[in-house]
Amino acid sequence: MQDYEKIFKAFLAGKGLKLTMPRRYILEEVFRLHEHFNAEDLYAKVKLVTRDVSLATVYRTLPLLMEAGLVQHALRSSGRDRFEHIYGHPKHVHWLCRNCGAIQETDLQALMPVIKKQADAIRFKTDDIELSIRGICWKCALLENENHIEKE
Amino acid sequence: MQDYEKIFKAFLAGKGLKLTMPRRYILEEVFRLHEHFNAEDLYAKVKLVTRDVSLATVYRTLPLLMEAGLVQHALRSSGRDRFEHIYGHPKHVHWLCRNCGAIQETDLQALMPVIKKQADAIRFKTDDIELSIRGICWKCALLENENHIEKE
DNA sequence: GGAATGTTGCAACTGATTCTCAATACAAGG
DNA sequence: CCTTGTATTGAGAATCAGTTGCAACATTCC
Repeated sequence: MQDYEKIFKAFLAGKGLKLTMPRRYILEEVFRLHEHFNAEDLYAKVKLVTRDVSLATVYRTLPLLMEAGLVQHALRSSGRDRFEHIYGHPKHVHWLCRNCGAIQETDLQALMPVIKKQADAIRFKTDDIELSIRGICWKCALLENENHIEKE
Repeated sequence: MQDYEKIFKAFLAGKGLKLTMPRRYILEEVFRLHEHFNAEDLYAKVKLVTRDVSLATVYRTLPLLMEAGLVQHALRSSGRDRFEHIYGHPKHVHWLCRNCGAIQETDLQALMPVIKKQADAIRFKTDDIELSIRGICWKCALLENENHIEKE
């Protein structure tokens, strides 16, 4: 059994809940996906493997996975909540280009000491960190510049 | 005229749009509010001052204010987009307690050097930074502990 | 004045997420 | 292998934040 299964199972057990087949299918798929996904993406993927999972169950399982620390919110996009698995991954910063929509990631570790310090200062018990930065990626910046020059 | 009015007016003019009365009421209220707010909050506040603004107009004006750099997204809460005005304010970190919902803020400045360095590394032109941290505030942590002790 | 263009309130709509509910599964204790 | 209590599920209905179409206005520029 994968580590993340053990963790999820233990987490559920702690709340008197069980690791059922639908939950297991969802969990597996979450860790097979290596990009951000929304509930519908995840549902579609799971559907390829089995019919024994409904969209409602996906929506019900996602919060459990987050509470278990296996999944975190990623940047919301086009009106949909997005997620990503985090177990075994260092947390990261998301850079969202508001022109082309591309998302890049960088490491959050470098920021952790300062964040830790602030958390201590206000005595906050951190679960989940989400650092999202919106702006323009270099490709789009380049294009914008070209167009600008053309116009003049 | 306030600085932010000038900015908004200039921004609108640049797009062939005008600073109309409804937009002006909304703008004023945004800068009178010193907490996070969602569209409905803002609408309710504006309603206290005038009847000449509809909720639809609030929803239509908010994206303009963001594009003008006067307002930014804050942490989404209970299914609603939240905002805050930012003109003249240093950006900050949001600490959201997932038990009591309280939001605290700390200064983002301390983190800027590292963020700036990463931005340079991927040649990203930053507009908007949103650092949201979910967890448990010290008050709730205290309560949780007490309950735990009682149970045992 | 009158055309052209931007703006607004209202109400209808959209679409993601949540909820309801009746049917199932499953464990524990006979 | 019944019985009972509790957790779980799929399907579809309900909800509700946010968006949009539209007819009526407002402004500006001939």
